[in-house]
Amino acid sequence: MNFKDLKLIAPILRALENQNYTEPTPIQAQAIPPVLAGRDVVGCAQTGTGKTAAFAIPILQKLNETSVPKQLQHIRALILTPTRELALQIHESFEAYGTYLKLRCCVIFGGVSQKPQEEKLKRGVDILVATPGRLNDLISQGIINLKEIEIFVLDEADRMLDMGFIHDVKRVIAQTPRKKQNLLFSATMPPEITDIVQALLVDPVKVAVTPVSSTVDKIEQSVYFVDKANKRELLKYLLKDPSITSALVFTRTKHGADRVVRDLTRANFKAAAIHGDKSQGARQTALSNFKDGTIRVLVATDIAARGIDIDELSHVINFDLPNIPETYVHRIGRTGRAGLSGTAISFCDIEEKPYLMSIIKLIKRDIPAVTDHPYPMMVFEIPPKEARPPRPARTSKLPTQAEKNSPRKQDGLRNSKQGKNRAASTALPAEPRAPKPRSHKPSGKRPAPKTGSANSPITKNAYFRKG
DNA sequence: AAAAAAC
Repeated sequence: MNFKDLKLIAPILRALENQNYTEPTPIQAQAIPPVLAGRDVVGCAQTGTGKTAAFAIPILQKLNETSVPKQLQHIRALILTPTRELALQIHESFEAYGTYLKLRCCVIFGGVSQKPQEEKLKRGVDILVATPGRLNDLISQGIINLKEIEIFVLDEADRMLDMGFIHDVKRVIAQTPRKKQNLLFSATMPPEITDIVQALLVDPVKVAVTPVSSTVDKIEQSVYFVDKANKRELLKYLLKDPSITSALVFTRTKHGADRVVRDLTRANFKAAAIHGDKSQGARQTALSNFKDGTIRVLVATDIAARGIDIDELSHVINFDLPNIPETYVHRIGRTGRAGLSGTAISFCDIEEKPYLMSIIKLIKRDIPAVTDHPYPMMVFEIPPKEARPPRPARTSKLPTQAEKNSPRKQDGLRNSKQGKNRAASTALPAEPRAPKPRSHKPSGKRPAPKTGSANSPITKNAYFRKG
């Protein structure tokens, strides 16, 4: 199968050749003909499957077939997508495949000045790529009119369901004509999406899914059990390996991402963060520096979990595990693209074990654990339920017995003199960073204060603290 | 609970 077999016009084929694209991906082969034929299409596919080209190429070709007189100029195609970076990326694709066509493409999103976007729109635009917020803003200012669009694309529809989004999306759809060609792409098909498909699309062609598992199969995955407090050390330890040419590190929170970047920078690793609290300029700089290799590590929240295309990304590192198992699949799908190999490493602390379990269940395969690393997780020996002493009642502010015994209360495991003395007296004559197989008896949470036995006060109190 | 998205 070749793009030539898809009845594409010469200028598009030439543009594809420039990009060194000759063979359509499965989703392109399946979606391009029905889109060209004017059918509604629902595609269940993740990014990385070539989804953007699957709609961008036929949209360009269709719009190119008919021309609109200057006086009747209007927006003809709208692509709605959940993040600004994704909007930029889709816009780039349209520009690339449409190099030899006269169609004009424009991208709009928030966080940057409205003026240039406004001016570009006034000069006339055929294809508009947008995030929902700025689009609604410009519609209500009367700068954008969607009444005559011919093709509407809802990208990453399941993500659009997230809090607040679906409302914005419905407002946009309400501004579009009823009679138009609709394309909807979604990585998953929950009932809410099926409802939207029913309401919006007419007799849609369903494009078969590339099963999530087959994408996952190409990525070498592993998990490191590690205590929360040692995650940053473990990350720096792993990054010493030069075979990690580029790493996308995911954290659970925006602050967490900043903390990791600070720590890496102090240790002379070239790193930057990307998340929703960063200015748009900083976001774009971070991403382009990462893409061109100026920085080796990009630390991100789930803003980058989906869609972001980074060529030759060697490693995805889940510094924190996502609590929604599907997010794991999206995250690791940033690597192992375009036929290249990919590696996904996940850190799992004691609180994240349930998340790991649901991920394993979702991907229907085990994730091997790496045990010979310098920061193995402290193994808790949880006594059987009936053997557990009752939890101390907390009726007064006075410290309970458990708290009095708790090493954490006394030294915070960090910086008090008491803590250091204790460490000095009870620490094993340790090689604290030496690899320790997990099958051994419980080892210390940190290299310093550790005890030998599972029944030691530290272990017990650690258990009590967990409740 | 956190994340993204408009000023």
